[in-house]
Amino acid sequence: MATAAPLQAPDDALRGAGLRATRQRLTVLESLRERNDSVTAQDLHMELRQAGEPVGLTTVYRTLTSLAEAGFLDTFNRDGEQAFRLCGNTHHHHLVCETCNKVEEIGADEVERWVTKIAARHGYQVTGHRADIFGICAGCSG
Amino acid sequence: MATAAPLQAPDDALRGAGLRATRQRLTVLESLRERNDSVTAQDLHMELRQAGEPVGLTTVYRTLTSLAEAGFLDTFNRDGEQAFRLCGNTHHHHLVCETCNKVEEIGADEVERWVTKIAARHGYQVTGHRADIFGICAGCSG
DNA sequence: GTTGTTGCAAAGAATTTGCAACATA
DNA sequence: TATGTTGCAAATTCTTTGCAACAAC
Repeated sequence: MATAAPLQAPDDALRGAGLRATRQRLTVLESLRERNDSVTAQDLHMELRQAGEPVGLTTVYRTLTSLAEAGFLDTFNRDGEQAFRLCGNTHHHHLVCETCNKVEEIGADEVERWVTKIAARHGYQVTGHRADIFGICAGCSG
Repeated sequence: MATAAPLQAPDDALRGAGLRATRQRLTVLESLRERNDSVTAQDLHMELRQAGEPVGLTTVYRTLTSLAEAGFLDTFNRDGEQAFRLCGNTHHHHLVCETCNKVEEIGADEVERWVTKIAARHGYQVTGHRADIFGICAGCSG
């Protein structure tokens, strides 16, 4: 995984990913910063168009993919679609609301310990892990 | 989630899912039973064709989807494709080899406890969770 | 100015659907 | 026999690629 340092300047992530700071990429990045839910390329493209800041679908895909590869975005899978979300720190897990798609990051030392233990027991060399909780957040459950 | 009881007879899963026991479905099910890795609809379709037990791609999709909805299959996401794997018990987690795609099921009481605790702390009503470990198995790391 | 980026149009790939022929219970 | 199932062909949807115009450094 890449060195995804906390983001301060608006284009830190772009620098980190070795990408030029274009209007389109900054737009995508700003939109990601303003939300606390995950979003698909298709939805983001539509939103930006409606917001009068159009960015080509191709470019949205390319930007999201690049940022995700550089470790600045987390990716989820919603049905057949890939959803992305900006993440500040390198390692965490998620608490996802299935109604509003809000995503909260949660620390999980307990999970880390569990992962290490299980992998060792089965003779696996760990390359990664994933631990997400799905539910209905307080706001959505009324 | 459906009542995915342990499977004994070859067509228990089909019964459980309310599906008729057709040659195609039995073929798909048998193939799933014989493997310990996860498989995509496309790959499974190709394999069956090459094995001289052809099943239409559409049918493979429909069968896998039905079985997964009934809780007899777990689904993963490999790149843009959905991969499936037969699972015998209702609740477990996975240890996945990224080289050979082998999947081992692992119990995880520790994870269950962690899930409950975190969700409660954030005011979430839990609908599900996922905890998978990815790595290289002993055989593949050689 | 050089090199990376954009976005349209087109291609590619996974998955779903309509429907007539067919198999199961 | 009644109803569920199959699978082809076609349609949908998500994603990627070719390429010429363009923008960042």
